[in-house]
Amino acid sequence: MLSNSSKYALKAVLYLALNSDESRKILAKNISEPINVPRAYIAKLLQELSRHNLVSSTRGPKGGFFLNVENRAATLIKIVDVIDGDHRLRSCMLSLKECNEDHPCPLHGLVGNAKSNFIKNLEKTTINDLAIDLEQQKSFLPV
Amino acid sequence: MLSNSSKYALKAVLYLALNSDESRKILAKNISEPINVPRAYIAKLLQELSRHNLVSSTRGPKGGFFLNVENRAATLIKIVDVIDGDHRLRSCMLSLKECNEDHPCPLHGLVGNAKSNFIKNLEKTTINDLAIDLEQQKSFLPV
DNA sequence: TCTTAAATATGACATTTGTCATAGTTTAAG
DNA sequence: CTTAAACTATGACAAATGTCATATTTAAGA
Repeated sequence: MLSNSSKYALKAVLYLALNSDESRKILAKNISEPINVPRAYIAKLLQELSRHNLVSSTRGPKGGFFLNVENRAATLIKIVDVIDGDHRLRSCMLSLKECNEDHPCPLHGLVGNAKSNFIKNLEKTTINDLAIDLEQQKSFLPV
Repeated sequence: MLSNSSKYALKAVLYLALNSDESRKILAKNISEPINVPRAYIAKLLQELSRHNLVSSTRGPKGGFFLNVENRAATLIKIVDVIDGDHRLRSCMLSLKECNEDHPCPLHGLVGNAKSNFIKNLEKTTINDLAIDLEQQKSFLPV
C-alpha cells in the first residue's frame, strides 16, 4: 500500500515536526538513528522532499533540515505522492484498469470503502495534526 | 497491500473456478491469455498453489489445471499467504513492530479498522463465493 | 578570504520482485 | 512399451526498490 520509502519519509517528517524548527535544525545523520533508517538513505529521501518544498533545509555550517509553518500545514498525501507517485496507492486491488463501484472487481467488495477512506484521510490530515497526536500521546512512533 | 504475484494467482484461480472442473482441465497456456499474465509466470504461480493443494492438476496428455470441490471451498487468505507470506499483508502502515489499538502508530487511526476488516473478509470468503458473484454479474474480471 | 560543516547531486551496488526459458518427469493412449 | 502431451523443477535474466559512497556546492565564522 505504502512503499518502504514513503514510510521512512513519513517517519522522518514526523520526527522533524516534533524536534525541529527554524532555529533548531537537525542533521540528516541525527535523524537517521532515532527513526532507525540508514543515514544515506534518509538523506536521499529528505532531499527529494526538500526539492518539493515539503521539508526545509539550509546547507553549510549550522545547517540542517527543519519544518517551517508551511511545511507543517502540508497534508500527508503530498509526501506519499512525491515518494511513491500517485498510482501505487490508488490502483485497484487486482490492478484492473476498469474497477469502480458500478463495475467492481471480485475483491472490490472485500475492501469496501476502506481504501478510499484511507486516501481521504491522507488528503485531509496534516503533518501538524499527527504531531499533535504524538505530543498528546494519542499515538506513538518509536521502534 | 497485495503483491502482483498474488493478484495474478487470484485471477488465475477465479478463472479456473469459472471454467474448469475435473472433466474440464485447462492448460497453463490457456489460462495465461484470458487473464493477461505471461504464460511461464502464471505456470510458476500455479505450481506453487498446486504444491499447497489450492489448485489441482494432472500431468500428461489430457492433463491440466482445475479446481475440485475442496479447492473451491478454500478461503482467499490461503492463496495470499502462500504467495506473499503472512507478513506483508498484516504489517502496520509504518512497519512498526509494536503497533496495536492500545499503542497505535501515527497512521493507525487513518486506516481505522479498514485493514483488519479486509483481512477478515479474506479469511471468510471462499473462491466459490467470488465465483458466484462473477456468475451473477455482481462483479467483473476482464481487462 | 579561507576553512570547514553541512546539504546536494550523481551514480554505483544490493536485494527483492517479477519474467522467462530449458530440461526433466509423469501419465494417457495407442 | 513407446510416444507425446502436459505439469514440474531449476535457475537465468530483468526491472524495481532499497542502500550506500563520493564529489560538489553552499554558507558560517575566524
